[in-house]
Amino acid sequence: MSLRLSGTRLRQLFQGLYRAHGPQHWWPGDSPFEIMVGAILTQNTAWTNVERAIANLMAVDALDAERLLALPEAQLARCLRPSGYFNLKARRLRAFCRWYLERGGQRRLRYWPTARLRQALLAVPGIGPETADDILLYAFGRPVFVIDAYTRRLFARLGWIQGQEDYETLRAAVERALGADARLYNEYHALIVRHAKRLCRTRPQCGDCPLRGCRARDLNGPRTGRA
DNA sequence: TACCAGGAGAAAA
DNA sequence: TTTTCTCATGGT
Repeated sequence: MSLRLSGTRLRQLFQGLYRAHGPQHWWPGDSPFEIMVGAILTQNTAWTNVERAIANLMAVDALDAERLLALPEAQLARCLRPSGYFNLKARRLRAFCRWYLERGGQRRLRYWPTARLRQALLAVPGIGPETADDILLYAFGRPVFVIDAYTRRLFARLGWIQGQEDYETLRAAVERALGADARLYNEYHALIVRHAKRLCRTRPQCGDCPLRGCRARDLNGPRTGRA
């Protein structure tokens, strides 16, 4: 089945989500570095657990690349415990901080072209395509559309994709259909997550789902493909 | 008790 | 190349 991701369909969906949920003001975080940390910590983890881990980092004044890297790995892991996979995420965060500092942090990286920055992020151990795109979009303001599990399920339920397509195929198709628009991508991804987490959990029957044919209650069902 | 959450990477088939 | 397994806490 070919992809049915036209600009018209995608924009209609966005408008429906925006009418239902309003502006989301994403990403939750006070600085680009906090956004990057959150993007790594939220891998396969509920955001409420990530918030606890970030609060622990704040409590030891480690929400900064140099100070975070200065923490012993065992102490860092203890801070990250609420977010799950804490040993793994401690290693990933440290690897990311080393990469970030070696390249001059936000001060220098902000001038890197998007393609180069994306390729470099993907070379950091523990940063896959979704995490890299979260960072590019929300910490660097680059026009990169994030394909997460919710997005994949929603598009599959709408019959626009099968759900098994690889990440790059979907990202390229959405970006081609919508055109490069970081503000739109920012709000779009946030609205999809909001829709899946709030509407579908609090109203499992989804009787008033604003999206025609969405069957959004299924958004929290089994995964339809690799995220 | 069992399942799931804003993934990624290594190991096995 | 594709599929399966591992990492782990907290909420429902």
